[in-house]
Amino acid sequence: MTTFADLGLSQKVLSAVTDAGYTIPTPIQAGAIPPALQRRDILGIAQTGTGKTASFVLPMLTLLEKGRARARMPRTLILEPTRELAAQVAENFEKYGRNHKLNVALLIGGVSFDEQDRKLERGADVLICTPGRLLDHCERGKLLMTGVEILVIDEADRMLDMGFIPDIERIAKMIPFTRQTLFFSATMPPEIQKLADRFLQNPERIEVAKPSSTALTVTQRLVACHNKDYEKRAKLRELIGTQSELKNGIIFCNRKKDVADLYRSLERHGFSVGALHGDMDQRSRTNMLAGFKDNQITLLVASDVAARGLDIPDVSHVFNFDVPIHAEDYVHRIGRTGRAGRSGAAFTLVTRSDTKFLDAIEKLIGQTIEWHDGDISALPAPAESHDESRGKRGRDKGRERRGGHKSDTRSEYVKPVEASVEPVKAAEEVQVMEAIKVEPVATERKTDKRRDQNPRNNRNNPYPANDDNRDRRRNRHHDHDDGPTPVGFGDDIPAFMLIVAAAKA
DNA sequence: AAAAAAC
Repeated sequence: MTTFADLGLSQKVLSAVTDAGYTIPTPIQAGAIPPALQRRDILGIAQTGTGKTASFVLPMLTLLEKGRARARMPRTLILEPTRELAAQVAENFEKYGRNHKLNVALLIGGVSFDEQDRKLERGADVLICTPGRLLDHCERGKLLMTGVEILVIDEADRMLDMGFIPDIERIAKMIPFTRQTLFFSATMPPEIQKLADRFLQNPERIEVAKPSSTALTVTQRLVACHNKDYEKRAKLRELIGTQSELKNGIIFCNRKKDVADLYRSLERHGFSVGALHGDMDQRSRTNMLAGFKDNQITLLVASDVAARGLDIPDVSHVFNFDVPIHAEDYVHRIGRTGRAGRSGAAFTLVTRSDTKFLDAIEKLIGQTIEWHDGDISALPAPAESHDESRGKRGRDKGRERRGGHKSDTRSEYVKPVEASVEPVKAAEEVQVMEAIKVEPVATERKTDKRRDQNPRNNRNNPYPANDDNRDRRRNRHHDHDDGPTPVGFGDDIPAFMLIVAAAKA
């Protein structure tokens, strides 16, 4: 059997790998590391969770042992689609590079340039970047790409989805043709193949798992639900309550606003919860993810920023609060659980209007997903005018045939209004929603005496930093509207508020 | 019907 010792890695790297507790490489590592060490180009087709990151980090560390970095001339460059993934790769360099004295610089947006500039000035052996911030540094003339020996393009298919390919091409043009290129993608659509053909020279191709396969260790279930947000939230809470095996879970929403709303709702209902989406300030993003990884937070409400690649080893549950619009996202989302051979559970709330997306998902994964407790036809017909379907018992005939077993979660819909506690909860939820509507960040800033009393406001603001853009615009038009300097945040003043405050000074 | 990424 192949071990890490057989792959040609240096002693320093091997000992770090051993210390981390690994002896047997994953297939992508066994396939990619030897040719990478021989300076071959690599085309790696692998999902995240296959050990892909180590398959380029380990050979890079070995190769970097020869030579030294010069100021502003990085020796290697890794491109990642999201800030979290970039940070995760940086952690891998720390972990496996503990016997090396390498300068690793993480160049991502949302944080200050100062420290990044300092690291570049010192000379970086490894540059780990999101494309926007890298180009920003280049334009500021802080960076010479002519010394880059190894270029890693990670998650290429996702870069394509996100429209990063032109940026990637600009960056690649600045790097000498003699470089070694390691190119990874979970899938190989024609555009990606074309890109790979242009970027790679005679690559070693390693394909490890069929794209769009879902781990067998993940139990997948569908949960029929009405389309109203408060009903979905009630259903989700109920579902969470029945999961005795739940250690922690990620709850995916399609929209950033819904991430913020659901986060607040769950928090109000006493859940240990965090939020993660791309319009939150970077500090909150980092804190929330760290809290979830440390088990300080049980539930993480997230947008698809967390769907791919995030390596959180022990997630027991994934909940799709919304059915993802793109079927591949389903595969990526539920791939956050059932990792490393562990078992996992994935529940997807499905409303009537989601059925076409659901069909696409089942087609993609090549299997039908079981309903958790009665399929979508078990729900009453949608109300024509107002949501009074609960009262319209005449419509409920179709459900009777499936009714009747224990602790039936559908009972809340079957029972007449007066026999169920659910409508009371629902009414309360409406108030929660109203509360959300009348409490946008901008309003809170002006009446921020209340902030002090609300511990939620002291850290980890899950509200879109977009709102600050709106604030800034608004402030431009109403110059008289110069509210007080933000108070009550302690050391955790969101970055955007500092910008507003600075603009005034 | 969305999200992600630079200021």
